[in-house]
Amino acid sequence: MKKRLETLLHTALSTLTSTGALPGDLAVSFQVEHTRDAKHGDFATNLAMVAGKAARMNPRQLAEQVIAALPADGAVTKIEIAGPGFINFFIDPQSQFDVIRRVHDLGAAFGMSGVGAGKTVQVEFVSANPTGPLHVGHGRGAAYGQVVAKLLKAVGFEVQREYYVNDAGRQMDILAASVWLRYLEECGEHIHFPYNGYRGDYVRSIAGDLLRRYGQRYRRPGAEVMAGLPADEPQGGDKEIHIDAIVDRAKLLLGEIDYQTVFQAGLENILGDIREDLAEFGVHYEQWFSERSLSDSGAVVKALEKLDALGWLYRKDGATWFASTRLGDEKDRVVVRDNGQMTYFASDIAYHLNKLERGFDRIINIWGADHHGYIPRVKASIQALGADASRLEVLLVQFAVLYRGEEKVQMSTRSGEFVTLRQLRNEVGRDACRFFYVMRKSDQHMDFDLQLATSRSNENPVYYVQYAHARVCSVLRQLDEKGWERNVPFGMDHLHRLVESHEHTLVAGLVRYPEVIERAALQHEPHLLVHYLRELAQEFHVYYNAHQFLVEDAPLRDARLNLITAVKQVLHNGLHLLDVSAPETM
RNA sequence: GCGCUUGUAGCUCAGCCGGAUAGAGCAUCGGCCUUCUAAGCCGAGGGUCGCAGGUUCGAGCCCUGCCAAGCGCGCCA
Repeated sequence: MKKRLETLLHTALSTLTSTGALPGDLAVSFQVEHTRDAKHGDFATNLAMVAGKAARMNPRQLAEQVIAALPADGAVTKIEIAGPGFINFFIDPQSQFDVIRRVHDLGAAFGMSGVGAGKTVQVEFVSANPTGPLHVGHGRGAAYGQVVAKLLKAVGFEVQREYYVNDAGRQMDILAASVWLRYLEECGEHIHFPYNGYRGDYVRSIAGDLLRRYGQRYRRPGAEVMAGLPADEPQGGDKEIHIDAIVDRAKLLLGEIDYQTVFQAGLENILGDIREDLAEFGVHYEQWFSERSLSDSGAVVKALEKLDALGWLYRKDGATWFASTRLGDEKDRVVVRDNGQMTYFASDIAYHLNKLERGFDRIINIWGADHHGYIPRVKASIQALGADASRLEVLLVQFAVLYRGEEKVQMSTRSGEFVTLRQLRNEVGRDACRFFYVMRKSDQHMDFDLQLATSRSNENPVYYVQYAHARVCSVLRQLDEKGWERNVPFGMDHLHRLVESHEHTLVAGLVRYPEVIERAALQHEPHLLVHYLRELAQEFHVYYNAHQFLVEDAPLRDARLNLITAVKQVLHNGLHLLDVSAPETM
């Protein structure tokens, strides 16, 4: 209907320009929107006010001319000029009822569209370092990324979800060393566990597995391990220097092969846990992309060579730099350190080059908001490689500040004091978790109150929507118990019996659903869907309290049942996009 | 110090890329279950949209300054 009105208005505009009433070069972008207040009709447009300025005409006068030039449409019952020059359209409610048939016909497909058809998009999200279990911060990115991917799919994009596994680099070495030290402790060696090591219980558990599987094969004398190491932080030293020395010592004493075994044990164990955790959370990927595969295949070197050939690299202070300032970055960035090691950024350049070469029309990275300073250099690298940087879109997810009631929960991966995603899921349940995470705009700070999220009371908004769905199901069960037959086509023939304002409101709500999906998808804003579902559920609850559905009058009864089953279907479709269940009973 | 983001009801947040009287949930107060599930509904109170200017028919939204908060400013990842 919205699009129909837009077309009508465009026709009116071109009529007016062809008759010379309006200047021909008039370029206006007007909007047709749903009104907030029923007094203003069903739809309103700001056309006359927008065009009035350009045409140097009084908006209300222009509005009159537009209305006069407007082609007739049976569904429009009344047109009014209001306020400073709004044109308000009143729509015949009966003409909207077709949506009930469409919902029944399309079922789960209602709300999908083809705006993204033929385009491919990759969504990379979570991509947490496999150095420990996912915590509640990762959960928000996981829920957000999953829903963004599903929304894009719903509007026709071909979507590929990807997790970038940082299975190389210093942090992974520190994990390997931490596992080994815990293993040595299990063996009975006396060692000093580094301040900067990974202290979580999961590290001990991996060490225990290692011991059970391989016995004492990797045992080395504790004294030998600790001999001559630079002091750790609590002893007045530097924790970073200390931990690096431990890593070197581990590599030395274990040798390449054994070190790799310990390293792999840590990586596989944690990555396996992450995969399982995400799967249980309803988050799935088409691809797990290994960072190490990039360096192993020489892709990183190749990417740097390409940049060099294009004149973007230079050498200074023994390091190799990328001249990103020439493309808007704050400062140039090192890609190869003076010790010959590639930086993380070098891998990232190769990774994004790889993504571009895979041919996606659009690439979406979902990052924690603390990485926002990283965007200019990645975009610069894409541009430097001759690609269009606008193909990459970086969506930021603000880390949730965790509270337990009034008290702020401090988190640190290394200290092991963090609330894991798994703990949260177990406490709150998957539905509430997923709903809660995407309820708020993702790039906004969010206070995540664990007490609230874990409450099974009506404070938890997910129940409100689910309850509306369950209520429809319950009505259908009551129908059976009364031994009444339901005739869907018969009900469709009597939709004109739906004359209550509650019914018209609900129908208008159904009409909006596809628009909401499209907007939520294209703007990557799942919270719009959440808000919509709450509104639709509310309109249903209001209707439920105001009118009886299971009435003696069969035509009216079947018409109402068709309406509420359409509502049920839309609630189901929306919840499904959020990966929240739509229960039949509660 | 510089950059990015944010500031809306007691709390948590929306506000459809400049529109009509700024909304919702929770919390508070008062009503509604012999009738399809009360995890629901109806009603009430609650606001200087951080502050001050500016742009125009019109600003919570755009511009400038100030105040406050978060994040980022490594040859870390």
